[in-house]
Amino acid sequence: MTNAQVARIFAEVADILEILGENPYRVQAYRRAAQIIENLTEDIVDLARRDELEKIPGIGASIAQKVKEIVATGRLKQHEELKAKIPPGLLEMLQIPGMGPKKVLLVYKRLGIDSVQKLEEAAKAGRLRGLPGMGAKTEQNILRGIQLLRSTRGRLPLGIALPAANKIVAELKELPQVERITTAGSLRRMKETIGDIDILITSPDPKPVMDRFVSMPMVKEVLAHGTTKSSVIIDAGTQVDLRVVPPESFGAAQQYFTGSKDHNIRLRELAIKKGLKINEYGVFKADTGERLAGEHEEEMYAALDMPWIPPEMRENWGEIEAALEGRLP
DNA sequence: TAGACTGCGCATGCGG
DNA sequence: CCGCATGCGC
DNA sequence: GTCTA
Repeated sequence: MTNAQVARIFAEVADILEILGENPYRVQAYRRAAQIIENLTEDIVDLARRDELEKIPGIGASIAQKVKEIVATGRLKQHEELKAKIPPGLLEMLQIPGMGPKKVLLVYKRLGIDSVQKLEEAAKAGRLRGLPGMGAKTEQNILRGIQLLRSTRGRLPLGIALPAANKIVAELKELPQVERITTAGSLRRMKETIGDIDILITSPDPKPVMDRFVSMPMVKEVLAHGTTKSSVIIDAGTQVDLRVVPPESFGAAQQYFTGSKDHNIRLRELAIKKGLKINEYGVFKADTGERLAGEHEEEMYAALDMPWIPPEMRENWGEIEAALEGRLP
């Protein structure tokens, strides 16, 4: 039994519970556990044998018990029982961008649709419109989502993503309406593979920038086109998000969207302990709301009494403690 | 052992 | 036509 | 479901 196999079981449990309308935080707990187990460097079977599962943050008594069951028997009773409650095709449908648990359950209950195949046929035949909350537009979006699911590959190697991102940044830089511009996310952290490309800008007049962004030649699909946020899929099959942020929050947004998520959570906790509040808009005093930082990323860390941490190190592997003690390499 | 767990922008449909 | 609620995604 | 106060 590998970590990936165990992770997959919990991920499926999360998906099924979500379709069944369970408490979202419970769903999130399973999903997070799956993620944690998948990214574990140690063998989950060893950890189970040594009874050290609960030492892992995010794994509590309940999940630890279930991991033991999986390791011992090769399966999870709860998982089998849940699987019996819904057709397997519903989980596939959940993978379609734009199809969430509510829509999946809606089309299943009302039309008996239990596979991506059937969903596609129904959408093409115009049988989805008329369902509450669904019109012709939603139908088209679902068809587009199915195409997207079929064409979209997994995470993109940095070697492919970086040149693509650089090209987009270079193109946007040409526009006079673009003031500051940066990448964020796993790309900026230089991870080996990246899930999507995040770009942040400040601009006094975002509309032309957004218009140019969604009409770049490499753009395959436009998922959203607003004045502060737009999302597209480029030919490499990767999603690119462009966000316009206020100049005084640029550093905060850069910090926030660069992540990692775990790094940000640790920073937030630290901020709270210092009587501060940190979010994508800046660092603020918790009591008065006075703004302490936000325009530049370096100030964000300075406001927490620590040196700027290079993006590559922001993984919550001890870099925050190191920074606080001034022993950052 | 009770309460928190981010909260906001976009797209869409609904209802006034 | 416009404001509001909902679903979705992050 | 997990964590914290």
